[in-house]
Amino acid sequence: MASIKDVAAEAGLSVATVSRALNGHPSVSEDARRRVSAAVEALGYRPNAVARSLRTDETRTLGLVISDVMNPYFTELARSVEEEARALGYSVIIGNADERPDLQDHHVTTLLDRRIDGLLVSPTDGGSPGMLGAARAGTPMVFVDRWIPGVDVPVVRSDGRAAVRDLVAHLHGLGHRRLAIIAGPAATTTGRERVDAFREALAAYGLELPDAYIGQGDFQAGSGRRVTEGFLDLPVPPEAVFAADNLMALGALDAIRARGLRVPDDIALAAFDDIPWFVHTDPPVTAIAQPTRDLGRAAVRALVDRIAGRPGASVTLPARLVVRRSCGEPGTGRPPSPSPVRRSTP
Amino acid sequence: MASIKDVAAEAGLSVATVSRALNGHPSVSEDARRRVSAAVEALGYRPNAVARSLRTDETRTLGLVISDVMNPYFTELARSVEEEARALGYSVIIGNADERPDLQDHHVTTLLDRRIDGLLVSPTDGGSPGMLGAARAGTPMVFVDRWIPGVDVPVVRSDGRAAVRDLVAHLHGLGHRRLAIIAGPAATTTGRERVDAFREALAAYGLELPDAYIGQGDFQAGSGRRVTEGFLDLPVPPEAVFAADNLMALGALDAIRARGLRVPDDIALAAFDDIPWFVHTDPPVTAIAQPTRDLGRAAVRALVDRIAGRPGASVTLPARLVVRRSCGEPGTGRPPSPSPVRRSTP
DNA sequence: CTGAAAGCGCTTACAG
DNA sequence: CTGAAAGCGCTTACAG
Repeated sequence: MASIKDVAAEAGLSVATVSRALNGHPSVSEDARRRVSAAVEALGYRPNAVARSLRTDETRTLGLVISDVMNPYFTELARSVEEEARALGYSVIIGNADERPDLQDHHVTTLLDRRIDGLLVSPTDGGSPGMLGAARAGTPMVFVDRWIPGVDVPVVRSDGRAAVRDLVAHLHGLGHRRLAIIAGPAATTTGRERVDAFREALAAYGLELPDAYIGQGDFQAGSGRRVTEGFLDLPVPPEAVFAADNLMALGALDAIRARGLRVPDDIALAAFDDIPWFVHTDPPVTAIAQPTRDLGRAAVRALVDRIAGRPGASVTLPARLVVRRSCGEPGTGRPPSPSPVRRSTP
Repeated sequence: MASIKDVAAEAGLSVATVSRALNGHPSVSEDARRRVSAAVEALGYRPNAVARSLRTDETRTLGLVISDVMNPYFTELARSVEEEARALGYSVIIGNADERPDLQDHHVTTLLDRRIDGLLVSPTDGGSPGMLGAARAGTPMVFVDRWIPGVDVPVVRSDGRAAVRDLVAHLHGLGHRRLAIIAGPAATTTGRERVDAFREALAAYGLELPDAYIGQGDFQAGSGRRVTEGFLDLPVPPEAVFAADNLMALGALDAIRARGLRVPDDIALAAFDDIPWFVHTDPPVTAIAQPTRDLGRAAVRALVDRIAGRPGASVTLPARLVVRRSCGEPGTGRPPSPSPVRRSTP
């Protein structure tokens, strides 16, 4: 591949002048500029970003470590991050932690070794060594969606508290009293917050959230299935299940369907995170929608601020409830089917 | 950040010896090795991958340019690619072309500038200048899913021909005769092949595929919606619609629902690409499933072969039909008429 | 406006 | 087994 030296030779100029011409430096004659362009064209020259990075100590690359690419919420986040980054002249490298701290650390380390300019992360847990190390090492960093308490890094996330209250009001209005939650990992902020918000909202109606109605999931479909099976096996199963993310809702749907039960007749279902498919599931799923695009944008802006030495603002955006049919037909004041009794399993 | 020079100073050794120790070179004394480890530990040293790449002329990074990250098929492909690459000691940088040739070129160029070792691409069109340039420039490259005829690069893809035949047999068996397709862009191989396969399969039953029943989509949801509306506006609308990917099927579902029509009673629907949500849509969608994970793995292996100077094999894996309920109830021999019995099991 | 030179952090023949 | 030195492809003070 042609190097800047080849271009210099072809143009009959020094490497320094070619470099200046290439970078739009003002003090380059029109003539030199033209000769450089011609040489570049003739040789099909493309600057070597690796060499440039070594010299300038910046890669114009952002790292994004998310917990699960297969989760449409994170996919959309990643897309929005890439768009905003591109607009600002950055590339982004995505690392998929798959909800595993060890994999997360692997990606953080790899990214740091590649000298990315800044790191965007949605931590899988309360702080793996690699993560904490990165934060301490002073790499510009911002948390998106999830964060680690006590680590001094801007956080860009959405607050679902009000939406969860709306959801509980909705469920209560439909006559549901025994409400359960499929929680995310307690090691994550979102895992804890959604349970807390749910519990608080229930308390406002004098309702309890018994331990048996808190199922421990891991934000992935399989756990949603297992937890839901557990709920259905209870002597007194819940009337409504709130899945703390869309994948666990998918798992819940699997479990419910496998038992030959129907939503919302036999059991109501709601999910955190809204996705296009929820409009078309049987039945359409009531969900809490995050302003995902805005989150991605804000996160990149905060990170770029930090990279530039500016403070980098934390941002919290509200989530909102999207009512569909999976909790019962609105307006009836009661769950659709008169007797939400557990059916015998086929 | 500590550099190798700092480590050398700390260990009381030359930079050369430190480098050798770090890279597991055999001719390093046990003593030197220990001192290097201690110094690395003390300084929290991590090798600078940028510098190493400049020197060794390899980045241990693969580029993956896909047409749409938001498409679950490509997300799964990306995930599988990253897993296999990681197992082989490579990182991967994903570029999202969003079905836009210009964006695709942007990513190809950026990736090449970063001197990735090899490029995996699912071309958005028949060959944008950047793509063709990359292929000519001799960067190790392999096509996944889609390819460009005439470009001498290994192709890893799945063949849906047999599955499409099975689908048509299924539709025909259910009594459907007026079959339509929402096609992908004619500029893509998959866009063309799926139409061709569909037409051929119809021909085997003496059925035609009139132009009015070929809707031009772009593999994204919006186009599925528009095309389906067009179909429904026809004086004689089709009895069954085959969407050439899952996103266009989503759009079709949107359009059908917006008209207050029902699947499969009013119109049957099938899709290319199977995704977990298809089990839970209303009704569950009959789809053609690709061996996505295997495709990703095979693509990485072929690419790594090329990087190593080996030939790099093209691979074609069969897709298979997964029958669900969106084309009608099997066994009735007719599209499920007036009162389709609601099943509780998939 | 231009060029010679230093240097970014590594690796690797070459000598010893 | 170890070290001095060259060099990967750039950018950028420093001189002119």
